[in-house]
Amino acid sequence: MSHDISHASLILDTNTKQSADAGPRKPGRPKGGRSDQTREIILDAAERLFADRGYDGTSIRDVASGCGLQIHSIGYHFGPKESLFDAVVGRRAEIMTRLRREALDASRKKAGAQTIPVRELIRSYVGPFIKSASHGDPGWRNYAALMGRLANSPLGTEIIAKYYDDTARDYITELQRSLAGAEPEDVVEGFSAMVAAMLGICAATGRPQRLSGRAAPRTPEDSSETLVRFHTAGFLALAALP
Amino acid sequence: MSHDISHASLILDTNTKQSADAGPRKPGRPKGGRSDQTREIILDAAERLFADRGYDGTSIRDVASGCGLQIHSIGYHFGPKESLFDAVVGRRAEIMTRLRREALDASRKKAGAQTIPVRELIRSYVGPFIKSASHGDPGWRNYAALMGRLANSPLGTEIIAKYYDDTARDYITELQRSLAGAEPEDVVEGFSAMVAAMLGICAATGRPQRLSGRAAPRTPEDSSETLVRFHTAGFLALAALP
DNA sequence: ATATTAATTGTACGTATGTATAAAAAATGT
DNA sequence: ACATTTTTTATACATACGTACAATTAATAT
Repeated sequence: MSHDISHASLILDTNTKQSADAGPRKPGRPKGGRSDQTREIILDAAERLFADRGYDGTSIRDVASGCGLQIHSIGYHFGPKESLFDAVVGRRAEIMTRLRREALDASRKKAGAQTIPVRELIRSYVGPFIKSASHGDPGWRNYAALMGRLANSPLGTEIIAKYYDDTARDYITELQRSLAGAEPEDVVEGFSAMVAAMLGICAATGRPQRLSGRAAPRTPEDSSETLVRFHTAGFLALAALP
Repeated sequence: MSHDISHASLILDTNTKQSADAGPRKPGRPKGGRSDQTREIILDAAERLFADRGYDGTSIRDVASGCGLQIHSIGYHFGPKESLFDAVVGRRAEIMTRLRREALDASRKKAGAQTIPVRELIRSYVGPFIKSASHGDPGWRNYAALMGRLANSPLGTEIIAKYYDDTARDYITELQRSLAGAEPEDVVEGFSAMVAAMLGICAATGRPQRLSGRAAPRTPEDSSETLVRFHTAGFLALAALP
């Protein structure tokens, strides 16, 4: 129940969050405009718990005790549970979307009148996600696991549509352009397969490790190039005549 | 809450399950050794609900009212909630595993001293699942959706390991044999990607339809050949020298 | 100084949950 | 015919849930 809140105590001082060395927090308005930081800490705890236990498996009480706050503080900052969930997903979704759009724009500029190489499209979609999920920050790791968990659930599909479908459609359009010989619907199929694989890797369930009998797990980063190679070939096969 | 129980009333008569035309059921031992059929009906309802709402989102009361039984009947037949869940997953897992092992054995026999074609291995692993998920029976459809939902969750990983890892390892071994040039770990990666895509298709979230702007959803069966082509090329690319 | 606002604690409420116990009734065995 | 077993209904319990309300304290504004 009470996981590490060390990063919280590193950022905030006595009267804002429960730190290891200070006593229990007292009520009252904390120094400075700390509301934003408190919100971030709540989101971090919720993100971790939603990833570990799922939406229905996580209670608001879990979130509160997970970041050393009282129950009502969560509702005070985020309203009902679904809004908190939306905020968790949306926070990093906007960052991820920005990274992808920047990469896509750069590729478009570089390609000019030509089509963008398929491998480059795959890399620029999958790369930012896998890099974020494997580069230190436990927040991003939890987020990636959460997205994997959400992928095939109704609630997840709904919120993924809200935050990710627009950019996905842009990538699909570009893939269809680069794969002129392929059926457009097959390209969508391939894109879905690619996303599913990406999420499966970042969910870090340990299954690949178990299936291969390896001692240590492969990091998502190690898997990245294999994934790109695998899916590039898959897409190109869709364009080739059957 | 109260979904269709039509298939239940078709199979059983008055005093066994609540049918549309009969009054509320009375306590007492029903005619014939109906326990097995009651168990099946409970599993069907639980399967549908677990698929729709997830493990934590489904209560035992939901399952009971979903098949017209009292709460305690569920516990009577299956014990605690986790055991019910295990029974739901295990029931069709054993069927699926048998289908795959038969297909693999046939391929081995046919190949003799040769290696089995990659395409054939993919078809024989993915085919039975996709066929079951798209061939009429709503039970199998719910099951497939449930497996997709489970894929990246801790509880799901655990139970999938229990019922599916052994056969998965056999397929991976065979794939590694057929892809002599590939890194064994890359083959595991490709296998994981393939399974993720298979589950994503059968979860039927509607996302591919939304991303392509199609009016009607593609059935899993339609997607099957595309999936096989896509992943066959992916695997072969892992064997080719970089 | 004083009033106002922001952010928190503490408590409470109605409902839902998993599980257990008791009772009842129909089928089966002798 | 009667006792036993099986399967169900009915009820109960302790706990956990999401949300709401009231009280409290600190920072800010006037």
